[in-house]
Amino acid sequence: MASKQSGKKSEGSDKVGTICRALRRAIIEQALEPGAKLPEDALGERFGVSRTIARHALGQLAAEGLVELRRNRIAVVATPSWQEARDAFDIRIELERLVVRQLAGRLSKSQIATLKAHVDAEDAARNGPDAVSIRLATEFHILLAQMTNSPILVRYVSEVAYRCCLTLSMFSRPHSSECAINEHRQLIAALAAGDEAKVMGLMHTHLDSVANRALVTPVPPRGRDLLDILAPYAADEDDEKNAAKPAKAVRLRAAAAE
Amino acid sequence: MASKQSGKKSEGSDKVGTICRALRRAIIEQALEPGAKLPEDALGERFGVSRTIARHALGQLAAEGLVELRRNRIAVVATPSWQEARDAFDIRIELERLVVRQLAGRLSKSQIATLKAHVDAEDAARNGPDAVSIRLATEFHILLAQMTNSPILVRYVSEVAYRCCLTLSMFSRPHSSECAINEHRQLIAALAAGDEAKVMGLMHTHLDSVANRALVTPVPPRGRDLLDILAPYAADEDDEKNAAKPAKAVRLRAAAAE
DNA sequence: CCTCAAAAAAGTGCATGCAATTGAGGCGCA
DNA sequence: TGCGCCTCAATTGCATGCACTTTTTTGAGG
Repeated sequence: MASKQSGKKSEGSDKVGTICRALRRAIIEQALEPGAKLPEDALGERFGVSRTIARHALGQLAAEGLVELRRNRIAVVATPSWQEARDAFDIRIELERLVVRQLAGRLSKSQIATLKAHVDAEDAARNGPDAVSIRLATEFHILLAQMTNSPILVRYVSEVAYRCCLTLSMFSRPHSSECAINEHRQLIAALAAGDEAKVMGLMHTHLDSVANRALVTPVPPRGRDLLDILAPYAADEDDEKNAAKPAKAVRLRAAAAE
Repeated sequence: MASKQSGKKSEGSDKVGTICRALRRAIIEQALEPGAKLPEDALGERFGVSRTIARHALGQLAAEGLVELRRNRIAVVATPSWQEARDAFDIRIELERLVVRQLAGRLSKSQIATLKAHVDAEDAARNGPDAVSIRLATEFHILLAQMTNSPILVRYVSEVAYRCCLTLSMFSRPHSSECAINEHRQLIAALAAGDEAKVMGLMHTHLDSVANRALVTPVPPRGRDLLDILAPYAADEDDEKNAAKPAKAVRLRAAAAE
């Protein structure tokens, strides 16, 4: 143990944040499914930290609603009910309407370019794995929130967007997000035009249709091994890089149905 | 060392939650002001736990935005900027409009009675300490959120309401919430009448005016000793008792506990 | 009396150890 | 076969210890 590979003493570590980011990503890419167990030991080992840190990270994720903590029991990825999923989308709609209301007609050229580039990336990833499409679509919304320059709004939108992502794992099937890409483009156009009412309506429609497409019927769990699942996430790549081909080397490992 | 006298082995402890609740309350009652230092040691000592637990609690509160965590530095009560405060209120307005939209015309008789009782309690506390009035006013809104039976909505409304409370500490002076009590009564009436549009408008106006009254100009800090401040909160009274007499109304049981 | 550096104190960051709880298998018994 | 009880491995709950960082205090020199 204690394999401190960094060598440096004062690394700007934030180990807890690293683990949180990794797990969040694993969850929104559906590598970790709702109900998946998250033992402190395994997490600590995977990320090279002690249980104390893993535990703290789980606490944070629980505060965000991505993880369920049961006393004296192994933590699991949250398993929202259908109703909770619907509630999350309702909240998300209001929050994101607020975002675009603040943004309409106030975006700089470079911001609009950034948004367009992101949607192009979504487009490019359309034929790749679903996991990436889903993540990119979510990140588009977070990107919008960030442009409001309101840290609070960013936090709430991110959080609720992640939760909505999670519900996709539970209730959605194959996933068909092509249309969503077009809606994103329309959104950008309306934002650039500064049509506040229209952009709010578009966002409402967009999210509502995503919710309606998403919340259909439960999906059976796959059941894989935690350590394998987490392998590609342990590196803490904050940007893309391996993002375009994130999950593939993962063996299916016939974990007994839980 | 090992002064664990607990005697009972399986106390349903949730020590972290206890500390969080106590600190939240101390913050919203303005006993702990923005910028107040929260050393892990002192917290642990005050609540009879180790630093590990105190630290974890601080992490949770930081996730809620009530506490600021700086690496290698003592944690402090959050000090939102004026703009952040305004943003928080904007978000709160949207969330609470969502609450009353769901509630309009759907409240049972007993729920309405509960709400009325709470407002009566607010009225009774009008001449008491400001701290209590503020807390009760905030709890009224949380009570409403709880009646939606949407855990997610409850969480977000609570969180943002606490944050708004915090901004009162920073930017508000003496506090004049009498009018707010009337607005609460109007809200109840409109909810009972089931007038969705009216109740949403009322909530908007109410919160907006609270925000405008609150966000005026900074207030100088008082500066007292942490241990003294926390003394009355260490007991973890989740409901009334030592709080002036906050109301027997706060007794709401959300739906199924699972 | 002020300035600044070095030492001491205070405080956080994190791993580790031990007690307590839970869940799973194994065994007896009907 | 099926059911309840018991034991034990797995795992969490939490305190403590040590290393490192920041803040405060001290004290010598100007």
